[in-house]
Amino acid sequence: MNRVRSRKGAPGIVEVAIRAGVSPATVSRFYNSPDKVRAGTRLRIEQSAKDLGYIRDRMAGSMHSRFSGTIGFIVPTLNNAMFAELADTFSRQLGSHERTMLIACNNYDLDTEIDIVRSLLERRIDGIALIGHDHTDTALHMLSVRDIPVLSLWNYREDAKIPSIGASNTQAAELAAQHLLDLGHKRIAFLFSDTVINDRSRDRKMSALATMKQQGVAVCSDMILDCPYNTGIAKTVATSLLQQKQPTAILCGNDVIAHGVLYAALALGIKVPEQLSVTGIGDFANSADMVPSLTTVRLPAKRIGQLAADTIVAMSMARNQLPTTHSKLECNLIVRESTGTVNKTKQLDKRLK
Amino acid sequence: MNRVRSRKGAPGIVEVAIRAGVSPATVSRFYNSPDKVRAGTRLRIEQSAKDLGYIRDRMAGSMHSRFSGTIGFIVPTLNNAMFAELADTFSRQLGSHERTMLIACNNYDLDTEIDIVRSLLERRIDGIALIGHDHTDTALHMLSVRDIPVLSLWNYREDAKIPSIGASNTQAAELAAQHLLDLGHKRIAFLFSDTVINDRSRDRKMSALATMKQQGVAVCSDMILDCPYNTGIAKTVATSLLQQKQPTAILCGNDVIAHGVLYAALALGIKVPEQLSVTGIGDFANSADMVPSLTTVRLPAKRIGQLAADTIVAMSMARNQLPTTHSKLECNLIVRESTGTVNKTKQLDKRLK
DNA sequence: CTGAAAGCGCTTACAG
DNA sequence: CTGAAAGCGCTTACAG
Repeated sequence: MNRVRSRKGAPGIVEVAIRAGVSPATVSRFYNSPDKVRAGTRLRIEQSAKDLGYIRDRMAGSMHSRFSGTIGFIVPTLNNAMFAELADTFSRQLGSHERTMLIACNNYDLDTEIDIVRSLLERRIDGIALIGHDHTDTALHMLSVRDIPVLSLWNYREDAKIPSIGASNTQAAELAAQHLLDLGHKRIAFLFSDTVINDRSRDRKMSALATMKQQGVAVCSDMILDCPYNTGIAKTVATSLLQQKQPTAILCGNDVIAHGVLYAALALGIKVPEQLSVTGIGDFANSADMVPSLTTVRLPAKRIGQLAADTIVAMSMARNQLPTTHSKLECNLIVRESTGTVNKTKQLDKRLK
Repeated sequence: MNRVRSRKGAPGIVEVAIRAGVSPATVSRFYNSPDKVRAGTRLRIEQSAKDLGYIRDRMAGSMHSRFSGTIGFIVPTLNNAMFAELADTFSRQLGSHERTMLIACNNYDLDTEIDIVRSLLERRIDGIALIGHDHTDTALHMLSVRDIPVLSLWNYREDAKIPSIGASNTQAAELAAQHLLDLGHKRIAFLFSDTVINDRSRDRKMSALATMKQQGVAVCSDMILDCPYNTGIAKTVATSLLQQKQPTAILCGNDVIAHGVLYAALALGIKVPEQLSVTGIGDFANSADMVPSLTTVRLPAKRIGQLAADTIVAMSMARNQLPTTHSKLECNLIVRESTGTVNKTKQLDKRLK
């Protein structure tokens, strides 16, 4: 026989059964519902499996059992400390439930996401986690037809259409904005990343500007700038901004942008917080240790990742019998050295002479 | 029938075949060897699949075909910009080969790694990529028995036992060390992360110290410190070091540590590079934009990730008929503002008075 | 180029 | 508590 063998040399459930002197069905029960197997039989099967170095074939098993033990996760990119941390925690916590994570990056592109969803469905995932709320009907429909549980992570919204776990990005930006207002700032500049493809960024920007309006602080449109999540580009954008305008504070869409702003200020010799206050959102790894350290809003990545893993596993087992999850985790303002009262910024104009 | 159905509502290959007026075997051929199907038949099948929203079940398919289309990847953690970037690129490139990445973190623990390998094998991976060269025989044996191709990423070594793609961490540290020596530094301190569980760190440390010895520069043992890959801890360690000793340069095991050292110097009022030179390894996202910018050794994460994806896919298809891969990708010294000649450091002692 | 049939490695009612 | 048998959704020689 020239037939291609898939598990060349590796023993299957039949070999384990023969060696243990039981039927394959009993070996299967040993793994899937051990309480239905007598203790003595269990021991023999365990030893037999160990002797042979048996490893289950979950793919074969999943053809009957409906569960593959695999959970999908789609992130925009892993090249983002927050998503990397989230994926790390999510994956670990899934491991504690005997699940494995199948991950893919959509690169902030919803057409790519459709292809990825298809590819994940081809691999029989038991559930899927997505970032944020911007998804195509096509992708969502493919999942709902197959009854695959979907969980939206990261951004909490009251009006979410799918179950979600996250912090409110609206609240996060409001905390940052209110902090700057409390310090007396009125000439505030805003740096946000693309709000078209990113609902987190959109919520943050809307919220920051709404807070300004609410408190009667006018915002000039040329103080609102676009900036990708890239420290180098943020530094360039901020350098140009600081040379042309005289903001007393800059509210940044996330910490990566804020880092760039701090470096720009440092390079220009603008003192933070005496001449300029800077806030971020996210509380990335470096932010606490920079000099000056960054005032920011902490987003609970670890807690989201853990809770998400627990939740998606529960959803996959209960299917539709679970109440819909909408968990809002708290975010906190972390006041550090990069913000101060506006009084300290009197010297600002001097540097321009 | 109360039987649990796995793909409730979703059409299978049989439905597609019926609608297209062909046999299931022909639909299967359409996907797996389209050239064996007549063009007209292809069109009808394609339309039928589209109409029904058919999605293949690769798990069922893999029972025969030996291929699951899934590649495993085990990293120590994703909470590391280099591994996150590597995973991101690897995953994307696998996507272009119609493969999906199954990723898990071993948290720098080799026992955990064994469990992960088992879990990945249960899911029928076509190949697996690991970080570095420190792996248990148990894990490697489970893979070799099943003939699963293994590829070691990140750290190139001549004496590698398994196929590998990476940069030489020995060379990386040598470049950094030689650069400091060329600038005239002799009082050099070293900060490296745990070398027991991390062959990259081990190679870097050995190499840096060997370079010193080669050039006849003595290194006092209290100038060699342990430090995890954590900017905050690095800052603390460096602060204490700088207050007690007077190194003219600090060679750091990676950029994360170097960032902490730069912040420590900044907080202490020590001028870089005038009073202190600092080097990193890795060229992380922030390093080019910091003030002062960091001199470091760039490791080609993107190229490793891409080449790794191409290679593991080729290996999985060719099995043992491929020559063993040992690709050494170049790393480059990037000289920036954080290093300078030792002459500039004359003022060093002043600050201690 | 296409179809009928066997079978991949498991799991699950069913019957004991 | 255990076994024999059917079957999960596909793929693959084999035969036409």
